[in-house]
Amino acid sequence: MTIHNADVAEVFEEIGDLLSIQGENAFRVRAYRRAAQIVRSLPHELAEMGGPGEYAALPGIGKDLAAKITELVRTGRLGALERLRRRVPSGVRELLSLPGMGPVRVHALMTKLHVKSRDELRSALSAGRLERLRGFGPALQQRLRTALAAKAASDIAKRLPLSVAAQYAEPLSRYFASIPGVTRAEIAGSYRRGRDTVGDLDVLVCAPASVNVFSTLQGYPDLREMSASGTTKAAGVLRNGLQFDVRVVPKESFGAALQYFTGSKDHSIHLRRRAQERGLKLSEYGLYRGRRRLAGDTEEGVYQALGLSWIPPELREDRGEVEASAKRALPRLVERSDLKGDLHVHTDATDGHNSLEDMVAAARAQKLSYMAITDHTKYLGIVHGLDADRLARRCEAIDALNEKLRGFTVLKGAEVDILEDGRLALPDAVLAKLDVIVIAVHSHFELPEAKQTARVLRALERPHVSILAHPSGRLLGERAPLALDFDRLLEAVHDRGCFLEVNGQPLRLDLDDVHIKAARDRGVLLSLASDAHSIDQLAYLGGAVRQARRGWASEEDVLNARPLGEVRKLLQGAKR
DNA sequence: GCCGTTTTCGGCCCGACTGTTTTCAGTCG
Repeated sequence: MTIHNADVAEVFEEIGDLLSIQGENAFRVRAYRRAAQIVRSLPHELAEMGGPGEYAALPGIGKDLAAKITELVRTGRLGALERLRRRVPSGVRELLSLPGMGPVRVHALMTKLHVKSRDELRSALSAGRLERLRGFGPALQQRLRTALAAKAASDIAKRLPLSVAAQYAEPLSRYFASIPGVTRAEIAGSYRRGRDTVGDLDVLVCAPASVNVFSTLQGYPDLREMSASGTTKAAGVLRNGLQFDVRVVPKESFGAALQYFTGSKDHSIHLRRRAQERGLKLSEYGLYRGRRRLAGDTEEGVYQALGLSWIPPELREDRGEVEASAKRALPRLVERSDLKGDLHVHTDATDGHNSLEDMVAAARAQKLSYMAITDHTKYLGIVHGLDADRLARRCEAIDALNEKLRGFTVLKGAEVDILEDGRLALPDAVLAKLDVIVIAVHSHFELPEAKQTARVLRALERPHVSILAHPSGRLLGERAPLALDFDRLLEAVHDRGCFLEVNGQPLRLDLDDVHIKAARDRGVLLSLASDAHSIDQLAYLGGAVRQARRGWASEEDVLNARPLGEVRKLLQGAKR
């Protein structure tokens, strides 16, 4: 059995939970949870690294955790976890996820009432057995009843794709901004960091203490319920199930609060530790030496006072950005305005909604100077896919259009399916006539890793192939990523002189941030693509840019940030 | 359990809110 990083991370999460329930030192618990985070953001499989020495070189992994990783990778099991599981029954862990339930109360339930699962908690509640338990008052009992009922109805809050969350986030932010006395309202949190999915909304409101920001919140149309409300802090749930937290801060604290509320948690902790090392204290109210405030009205000021350059929100995951910022070694992240073209676009020749001419006009309006038309080729799944003849006629049409265009060039391309065995859906002779061959998996998503990897590697071996589109094949919330050996894939793409796509479709956002960074570190250029199927969808380039920024990509890392002449040369290099 | 310009022990981010308790522990972000 191959142990993946996600498996190791899950083991560390579980150990953290079980230790906390046993009343273990909170910092030991945090070390395990932190390790889970670290392992999850590794671009390479632990199983393929050099062993304990290399593990322990990772920041946050010491001798003990390195040994545990080694045991897991070698045997697929971990003795320490099995011993813990014997002491804490399996159902107890899920009690931790109930509201108001932390390690102390879960421990009390387990030892004093022998409650070991959600079901047993439900019975204990109705039997009134919690009445005599210290720390479980009537209000908490009611919260637990509500939560247990919701869980039963499987109404569990999930992370939403960023694009879906945006539909609720933007109106909410406008609502707060419109309140008299409020000078500014921002959605912070993972939304501001541009994560591909959002678990809740963190809203930061700037207003003087005299303004009662929450007086009309009850009447907000998207509101389902309020769960907490103080003078500076409120929380609730929107109609779509999305949780939100609001904090109100005065002007002089806005920068510090924006930093704190944007997170990530690990990034903020890193900053606060850095402050502490300098004899300072950082909180959402500002950066202080004793009682004297050194910074706080702007984020820039806070970072600067800590000896750092401002760090773009997309990088704030504690993956080395603080260290890089201290050394003034952060990349200048790619921006939408750096893009000069789009190398993955569809038209109504297949499943797109607009004509070639309309797509060109829209691309020009988006300040692009070139675009590759990459309609689908014929295969089982797409009825209207192009065969060799139709593709040839399409090329003639593009040639004719290019004759007329000034200051814009259409590249001839195709999105070619990778068949189950790794062959491509069109013969090499047909592909040879095109400028851009985008290849992609659109079927047989469930192949085991060895087969899936071999399949894609075989496709990359074909001559004329340029770009691997939406490499993981994932659809947020709908389809898991393909089982692929990404290290081998990256090696092949690099050796072959090909490129990896960052697809900006809202449910794809594929590659993900971790793999973008790995590609960048390996020197593989990225194609930031809209995969537009209509003129409106050219805006998805923005999503690709945001995703690329999360992977530390700068203009130099992006194929389509280069002028057409250079792109042509690079594409030619991928042919052979 | 990790870590080191306060180094091999003794720290480990910081504050708001809730509920239960009568001054604060626990949870949460």
